[in-house]
Amino acid sequence: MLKVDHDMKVKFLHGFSHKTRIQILECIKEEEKTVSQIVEDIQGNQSNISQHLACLKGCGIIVGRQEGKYVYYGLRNQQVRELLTMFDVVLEDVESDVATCENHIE
Amino acid sequence: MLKVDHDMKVKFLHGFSHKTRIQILECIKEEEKTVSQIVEDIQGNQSNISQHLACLKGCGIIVGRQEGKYVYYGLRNQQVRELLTMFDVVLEDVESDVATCENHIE
DNA sequence: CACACATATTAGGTATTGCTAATATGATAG
DNA sequence: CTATCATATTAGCAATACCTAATATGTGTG
Repeated sequence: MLKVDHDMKVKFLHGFSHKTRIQILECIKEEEKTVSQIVEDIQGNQSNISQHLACLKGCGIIVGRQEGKYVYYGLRNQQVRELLTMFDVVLEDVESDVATCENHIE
Repeated sequence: MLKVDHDMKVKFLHGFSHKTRIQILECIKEEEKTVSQIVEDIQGNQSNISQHLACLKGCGIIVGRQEGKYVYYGLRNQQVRELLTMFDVVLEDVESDVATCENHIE
């Protein structure tokens, strides 16, 4: 069994738990993009996207790299890319069932 | 590219985004358990755990099965188990960096 | 059927998260 | 060094998620 800090795990996974963040990840899955490209691609507002990017970065999911006046964001590494792919694979299977159920925790 | 419903994906991933839910998943990763076993294992309160179980079930991550007066919860399938394992693998790598960063979205 | 035990649900308050709008920082070009 | 463009940060409000305590449902047993 691997030793992974529990709080860190929670923090990491928290990164995947919001619609906008998933959109961002899908959007930069194949190639890094600048903030403004992302904003345009997913039709978001700059401040909001910037906050979510900070969140994703803080969670260790993406990395940013400044180039001139642009900042390029991309997935942290190949493993994260594989994880995103795996989400889709697992979901293929789960899909039919989840559709029918409405409850979040409340 | 796989076709996965976006909202469903968000919903599914939401399941992994809370400390207690991660604990539950770790707790039932290898073998299914009853609610009361889970409550005891992670030192939670019955109502709260029950709500998180409903959430995980609604997200398609776990399944429940009634047996007599007990309900056994276990991971939905082997793929979900692999996903959990993969979290740990990816985290091994990310770990050093995330530790230093504090920001959630706020 | 009444009781005990396991689990689920509800209600309501509290805390967290996320949004928008405004402003600040930081980089390049002229 | 000023103006402009890209991005980040902040503040305050709105929405959502979460927790606890109470109650309900459901299942087996005497």
